[in-house]
Amino acid sequence: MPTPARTSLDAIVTAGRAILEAEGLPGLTMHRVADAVGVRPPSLYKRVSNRAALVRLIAEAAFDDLGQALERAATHGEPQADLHAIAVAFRAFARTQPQAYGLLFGPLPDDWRPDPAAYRRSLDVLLRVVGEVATLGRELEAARTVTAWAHGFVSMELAGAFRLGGDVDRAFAFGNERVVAAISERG
Amino acid sequence: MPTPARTSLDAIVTAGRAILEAEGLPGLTMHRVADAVGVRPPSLYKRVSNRAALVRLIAEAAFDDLGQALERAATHGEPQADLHAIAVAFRAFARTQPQAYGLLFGPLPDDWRPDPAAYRRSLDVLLRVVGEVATLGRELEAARTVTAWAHGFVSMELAGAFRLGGDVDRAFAFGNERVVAAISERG
DNA sequence: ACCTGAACACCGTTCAAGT
DNA sequence: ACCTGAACACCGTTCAAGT
Repeated sequence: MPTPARTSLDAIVTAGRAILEAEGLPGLTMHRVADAVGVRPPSLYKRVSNRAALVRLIAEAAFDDLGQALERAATHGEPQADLHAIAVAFRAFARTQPQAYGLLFGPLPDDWRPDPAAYRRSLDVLLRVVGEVATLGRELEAARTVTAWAHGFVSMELAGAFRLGGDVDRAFAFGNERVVAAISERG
Repeated sequence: MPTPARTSLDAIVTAGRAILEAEGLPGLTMHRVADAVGVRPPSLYKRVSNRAALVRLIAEAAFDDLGQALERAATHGEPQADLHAIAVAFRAFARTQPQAYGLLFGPLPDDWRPDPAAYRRSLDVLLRVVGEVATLGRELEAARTVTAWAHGFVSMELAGAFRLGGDVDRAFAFGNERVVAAISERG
């Protein structure tokens, strides 16, 4: 005799994201998630094969959010302006979901890492806009330079690496301007 | 009646670093470290207040290594050449100790983070060399731009974010050249 | 002074048994 | 078909008892 489902994959991932942001990765336990969705820990394994898979699903959901935020930022019609806005949106996203952001490019065991296709999708806008300004044949290198700078800046900021003085907002604006110019054909 | 010390803080940190690189952060357990230094887990707490403190000590030791590697790279006398070499050394370090590198600027709980003074020291060379080429008053912003790019590139590479095609070495060389030029007064 | 065994609270995960 | 309690192996950490 079937028992009615008492939760869903969606509810589990949503609860997991909330717990992750509130308590950090160590706080994201199967017990805690089970509690949040009103079920016993073993029941989670009906929807998710293990904790690594849950973390992966959460990261992939965050990648979707990021991709949408970047898309919304690229609406100026002018590539340089779009690139600046994309970088700003990237940083804003990281500040809204700092813990989830840490899963996107952070140092994780192999089987915790999100599907590569997820970040490819989320960074697609960037590759497209960079393609409009970069030297022919250098589009991929140029996109990787911008992404690396943006991720590096944001992750170091979140890690507290910029707490030794100076105006961090100014440093971001400086880097944004210089890096975008540097990868553009007509610097 | 005193018992002779059977291990030391140094042995613990050294063993911890080896275990970290071999098995990753989840494999760095107090039990595993105790085994490696020939002692029972509770004895570790005589030298180290908890696992977070051990991770911090390991990260700080890695920061020392990094600082030395960067110092050794900056011996050209010509700032632009030094900057390129520093970035190359930075990447080489991350590849030699990928797990420890992940602790330096990675997303960690607050009480796991290395002392800010540690990375300040390790990145001191960079600030000094950047100071020789950057626009007056923009030295800190310029240094943060280079560091952000280098860390971003290296961490994304380690995270497997650059596995979708293209020549990663070429992308690194491209970014290195463009970013160094971008923060220099006379681009 | 340092080391240990025993113990506690807490994990992730499996599985037989329930409905 | 989904849920649960019980169980297992494994953590970090504390502490009284040993030398």
